[in-house]
Amino acid sequence: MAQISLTFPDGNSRSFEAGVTPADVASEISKSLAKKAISANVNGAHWDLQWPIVEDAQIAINTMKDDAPALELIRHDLAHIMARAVQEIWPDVKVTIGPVIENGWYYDFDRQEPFTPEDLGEIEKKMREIINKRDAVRTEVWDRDRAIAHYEANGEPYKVELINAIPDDGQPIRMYWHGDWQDLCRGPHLQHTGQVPADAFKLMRVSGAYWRGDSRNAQLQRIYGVAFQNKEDLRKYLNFLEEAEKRDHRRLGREMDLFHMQEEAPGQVFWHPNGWTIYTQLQDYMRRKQRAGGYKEINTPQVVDRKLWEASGHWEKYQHHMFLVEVDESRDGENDDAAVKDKSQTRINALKPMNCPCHVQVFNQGLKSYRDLPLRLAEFGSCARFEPSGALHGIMRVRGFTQDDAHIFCTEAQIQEECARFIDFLANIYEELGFPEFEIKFATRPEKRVGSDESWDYVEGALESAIKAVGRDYTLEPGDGAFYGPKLDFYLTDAIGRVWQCGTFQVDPNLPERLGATYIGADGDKHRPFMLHRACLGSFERFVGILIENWEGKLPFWLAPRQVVVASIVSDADDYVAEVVSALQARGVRAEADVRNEKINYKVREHSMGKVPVILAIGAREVEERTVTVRRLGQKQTQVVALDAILAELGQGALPPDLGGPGAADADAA
RNA sequence: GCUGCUGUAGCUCAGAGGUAGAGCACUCCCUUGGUAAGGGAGAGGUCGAGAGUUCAAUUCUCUCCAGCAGCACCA
Repeated sequence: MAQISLTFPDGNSRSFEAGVTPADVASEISKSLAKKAISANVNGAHWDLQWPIVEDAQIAINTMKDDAPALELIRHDLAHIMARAVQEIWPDVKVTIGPVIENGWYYDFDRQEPFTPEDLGEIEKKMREIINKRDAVRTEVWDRDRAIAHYEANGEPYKVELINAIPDDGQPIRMYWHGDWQDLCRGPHLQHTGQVPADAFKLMRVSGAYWRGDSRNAQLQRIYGVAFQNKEDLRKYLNFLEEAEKRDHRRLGREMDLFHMQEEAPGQVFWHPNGWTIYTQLQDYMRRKQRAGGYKEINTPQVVDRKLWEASGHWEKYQHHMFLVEVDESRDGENDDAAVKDKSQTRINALKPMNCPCHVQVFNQGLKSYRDLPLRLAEFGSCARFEPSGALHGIMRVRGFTQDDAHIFCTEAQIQEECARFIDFLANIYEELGFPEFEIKFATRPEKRVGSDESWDYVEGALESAIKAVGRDYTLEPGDGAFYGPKLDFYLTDAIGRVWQCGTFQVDPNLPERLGATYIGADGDKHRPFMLHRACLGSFERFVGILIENWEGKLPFWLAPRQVVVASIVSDADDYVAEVVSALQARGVRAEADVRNEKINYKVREHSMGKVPVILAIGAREVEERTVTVRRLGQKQTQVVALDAILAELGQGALPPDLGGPGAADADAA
């Protein structure tokens, strides 16, 4: 038998017979390591303890102390254990695939009857039984025909399909057994089921999923589980979910009386005064920033004839996402009966799903000179998209929304500078809005694309240089660009670590081409401008949702819909309360009085739950001394302050961050 | 759009083949109370919409609408 040399993490090497397994290696090192071992890293690959090693290699034996392999194995083995449990309970259920995902795993099953929440409990119980059996995990390599024959005989058509999809390039078809239960799997797996912590996983939910992720295929039932190394980590994760639930903007939107939605207008928002205050504050802020940033604000039509959408290419590709409006030009207002409609007079319009074609129309009016470039046209563009019903989600994913949209018309040579400018612009806004951390994803040329390679080289180079020029990092997403140009997507991180894609920057030579945009160059000839699509917040609707969830409704003072409630303790204070409220309002503070016949406890409770940042309580003493007692949201202690002082402080605190207010960074100081 | 679940008072939810209940909120009265619910009384519902079964449907069946979770989608 040939000898191979294995090198350990400490740098020592030892000679073994070729075909030795990591399990053998671990046993030679020590009995306890053999017992604790879960897998190995062999030349960087995650290696099952049972797989033979046939050539010289770097090897490290993993134990549960190695977090990444441990979690992967725990979750992967649980996927198998769950599938086994399901088939033990319902032998006629067909198994498909069960990968590891973030925080856990899922497994897709084909079963006639739906799994119920009670079933999940039963499956979990069975899984714990299997874990406690400490059944050995065993693996073998089979040849293709044997594997197919096996699954055909067992009535597992999905597995047959999976095997047929494995390219016949000599890669092994591997079987795994957890006890007697067998599954096709590339591994690796643990030594035995008892290595899985029995108290650190939970089945979360069951839902539909398509076979191979394709909506034309059979719908399967997917069971999701989460799993960790120990009970404590599971608890932390479940707490995180609870935390996210507490922040749900749909719930806070109702509790804070911000907006509502109703079935006559699915996917569209009815903004209430409180919510609209947040929205307009944000919009006013963006308007000031854009003005300062060299943008010119425009506004374009909502209902636009299909001719424009045909020219832009949207009619062909995105018609099913557009709200269509049929207009009968022959209507005279006297006779609106549909029966008299003259078809030849009917025009089809679409509600605009995006603003860019309209912006090109603005650009196209009059001759543009190279001296006009870069021309930055911004619009708070109200768009309507017919999103699939299942995609709708509160105010985050809607059918009617307003983008903080802008299109920069420029020359190729100006792209880099515009890109760098934009990243700085956006970084400053995110910072002021309380999101100092964001990530850039750089999506480059896809396989199917238009334009020459030289042009792609140039434009991608320009974006990359721009990111470097402003001193930022990025993650490359090769092949994820649009068919006409590369793009940057900007992802911000919220207070509980969730990541939201908001900003975007997209280079587009295509639409100017399609819509015939030109400018006169220094040479006197017509040239085609580039168009840069860009947004910072994305949509105001969604961004307000993100703000609500990020701050758990406790918005920074300048954004809080109701900033101050002045609450009377005794009715003798009512006049002074009114005076304080007026004085605050005169300083631009959104203040209201609460002189209801209720105890101060009641008022404090109600406004605290309503997330009002500042409550000023006024009793006989404050009237006497011309002071107020300040109670800030989230703090129990109160503070007596002279009226003039609090007016000055709150007046200053109410200013948006770009106008000298304290901003998001030190919202608590407001 | 697909699969599953859900839809009863403003909100959170209970309930049953014989046209409905709680808590909170709301209105009125008493209470003037010092920092997270003072007391009492009252009003409030076409039980998501339509059709079917039935002597009788809000309850059972079907269709539709909307919401929730996931999938697919997000130009």
